[in-house]
Amino acid sequence: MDLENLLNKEQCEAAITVDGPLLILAGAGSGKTRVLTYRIAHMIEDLSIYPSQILAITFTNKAAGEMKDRVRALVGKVADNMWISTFHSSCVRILRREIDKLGYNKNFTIYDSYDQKSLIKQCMKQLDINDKDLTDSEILNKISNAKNELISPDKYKKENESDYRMNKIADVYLLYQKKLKGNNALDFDDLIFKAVDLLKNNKDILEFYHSKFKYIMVDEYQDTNKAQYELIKLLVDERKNICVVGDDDQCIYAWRGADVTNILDFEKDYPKAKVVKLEQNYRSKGNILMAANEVIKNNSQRKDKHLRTEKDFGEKIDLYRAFTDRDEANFVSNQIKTLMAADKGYKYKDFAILYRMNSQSRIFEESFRKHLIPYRIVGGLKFYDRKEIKDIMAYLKLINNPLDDIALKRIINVPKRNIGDATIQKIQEFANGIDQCLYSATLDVEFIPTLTTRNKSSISKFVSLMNNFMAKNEEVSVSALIKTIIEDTGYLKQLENSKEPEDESRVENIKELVSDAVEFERTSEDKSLLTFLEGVSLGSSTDNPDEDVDTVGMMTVHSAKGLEFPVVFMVGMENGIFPGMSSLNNPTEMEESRRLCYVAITRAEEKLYITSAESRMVFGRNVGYQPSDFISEISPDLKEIIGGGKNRTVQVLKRKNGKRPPKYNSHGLLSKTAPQDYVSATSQGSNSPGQNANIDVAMHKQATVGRKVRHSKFGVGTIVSTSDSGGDTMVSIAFDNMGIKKLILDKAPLEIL
DNA sequence: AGTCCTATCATTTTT
DNA sequence: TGATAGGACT
Repeated sequence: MDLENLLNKEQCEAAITVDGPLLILAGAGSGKTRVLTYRIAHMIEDLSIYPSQILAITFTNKAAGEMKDRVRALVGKVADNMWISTFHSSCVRILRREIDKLGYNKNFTIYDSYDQKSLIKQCMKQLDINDKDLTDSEILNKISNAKNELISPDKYKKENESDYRMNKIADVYLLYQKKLKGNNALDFDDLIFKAVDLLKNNKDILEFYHSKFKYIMVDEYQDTNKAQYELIKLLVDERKNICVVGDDDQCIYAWRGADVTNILDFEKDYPKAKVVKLEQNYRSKGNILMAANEVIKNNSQRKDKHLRTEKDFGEKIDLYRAFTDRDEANFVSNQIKTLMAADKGYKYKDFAILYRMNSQSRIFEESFRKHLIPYRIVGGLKFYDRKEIKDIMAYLKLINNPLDDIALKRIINVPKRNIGDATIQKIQEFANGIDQCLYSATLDVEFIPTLTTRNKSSISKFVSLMNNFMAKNEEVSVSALIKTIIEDTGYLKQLENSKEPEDESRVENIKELVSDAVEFERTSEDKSLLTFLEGVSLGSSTDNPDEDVDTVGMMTVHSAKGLEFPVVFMVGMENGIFPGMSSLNNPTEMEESRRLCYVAITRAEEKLYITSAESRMVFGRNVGYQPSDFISEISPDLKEIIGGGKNRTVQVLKRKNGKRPPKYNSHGLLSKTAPQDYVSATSQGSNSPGQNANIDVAMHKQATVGRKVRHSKFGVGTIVSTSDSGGDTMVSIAFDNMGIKKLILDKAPLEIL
């Protein structure tokens, strides 16, 4: 294999380094998947390493699938003997073989976040926790964090004994874990946690995997959490043939437990590690790449890197400051229409709208529909998260694993069977008494004394239905089983008879589910219900809309990671949105936000737009945010203000505390005589004619939530709310150093920044 | 048991 | 603004 000609120098270096620990620092667009696939092909073809000895781990199914396809294209079918899979699938694969050693049954169910939430709620109810300041989602988060840190319930309890609140959370964690086991279920975090547990405490199993996997590769290593880190560390044996690939600048999941220090400290963990930096970018034009470099430079915690490109500078980055969010959306629509008409060969799928929050898509959807621009939303609510799909899936889960109380509770009264909460409660109590799952209890329904005859007959009907399904599962395919369920339960009929307009699409979705199952049966080797459920839970069933359709892509920056587009619009670039409110006073979050911004910029190949709006609707309130600080980190000669209304002039930033953004010339080098930077452009800008006419009016107009202000005594702060009190406008301001103060707008010595 | 109404509260989400 | 969860009512 002629790697020297197929890869650049650094890439080649990375691909041929097969023995010993290797860290590949792969900047955005530096062709890391190419390196990884050639590295594998080289191992198999040139070094005669058995594919079955190679383990390659990714985070997403998409990445795994892509890598598998590309390796297969190079080496052929032998690639199928390799493990190329996600962390979660790999762990499931290990656990399905051995989990009985941990006291679970091998057909365990995998709980998604909805299932987790219901289970948490159950636990809270049982423990009588209804404090207002202890929400289910907070507890769920804390438990998830604990698992990601490999902290067991017992350990968590011990560590938090002194803290009243935390102690309660620990109690929930204990009970939650007990219930999971009772339901023979694992949540996502458990998949990793339990695999680590298994390998750590069973020498023979660990040795088996040591002798199996001689070469291990991990993609997106910067996003690994403690548990994943530990898993890899366990799997790596004394040969230390571990290759990790990642980019610390693209770590955008720290809030979910990803720990950048895993990649930053790789050389400490594996002292003889070789480090290869891939800094040649093959994706973006020069201006875009320099802008990305300039932004990310402001982060302190990172490995020094500097992406370079051989492409020309390309066009400048266009900045647009809209009046309103609607205006912003229309600007984007018009820009797309103009570019499409310009005969540059653009297709709709060459454009992407990148935003911070899913809720921002709405206004673009409206505008696009009005302008007849076809679009697709990437991410957002997923097919398998739809209510009707989850209902049917719950039937399947219960059939596969009758211990799953969460599944049973979901569908025992769906469609309506006159089994209400009170009845379920009675069954639950009975089940608790005999230490059995709910389904067992329903089998003994005659012996539950608290139930009425009416109740009993409803439950009996449900039980015979379920028993029938379970028997059927032994004989027929998954798709046939689903058909039986929707027929026999009357689920389909109920939807078809419904007058609700959304039920029509629900019928469609259920049909889609059936064809998904048919597709599964056609393509999967193992056609069991268990495998089907696993595929759905782990999201390997191709849920995401085909990227090939010619539509404009709309997505959050997070879901854009790994993708690239000729033209990118970064929208809603305002302080308060991107970076978000909570990032503004938190340096760590600010850095993550900046990495996110870096990811967004580096998605663009040829043209980048950055837009913001003077005022927009956020949670039903009108707010006015300043343009994002990240925009000002890009030096002026890389960007250009376009359009933006007649009265708007550019206001030069006069910040007293806080450092000015560094300036670079067009070659990315520090410039000694940098021109003045644009930071905010506002229609009430101080350069507008007649601005002195009425300062009070200007003040009131500008004193909106999110504005930065300076108080003569309290210093700089941000307006967090406004209200009326006896004719005076009251503003609550969160001062950087003084906390939140409530002030009368007209009386307080305030200056809008 | 089921429906309808109001109070609450908001990032990001690879699995 | 909008989804959604819990309470009051039928």
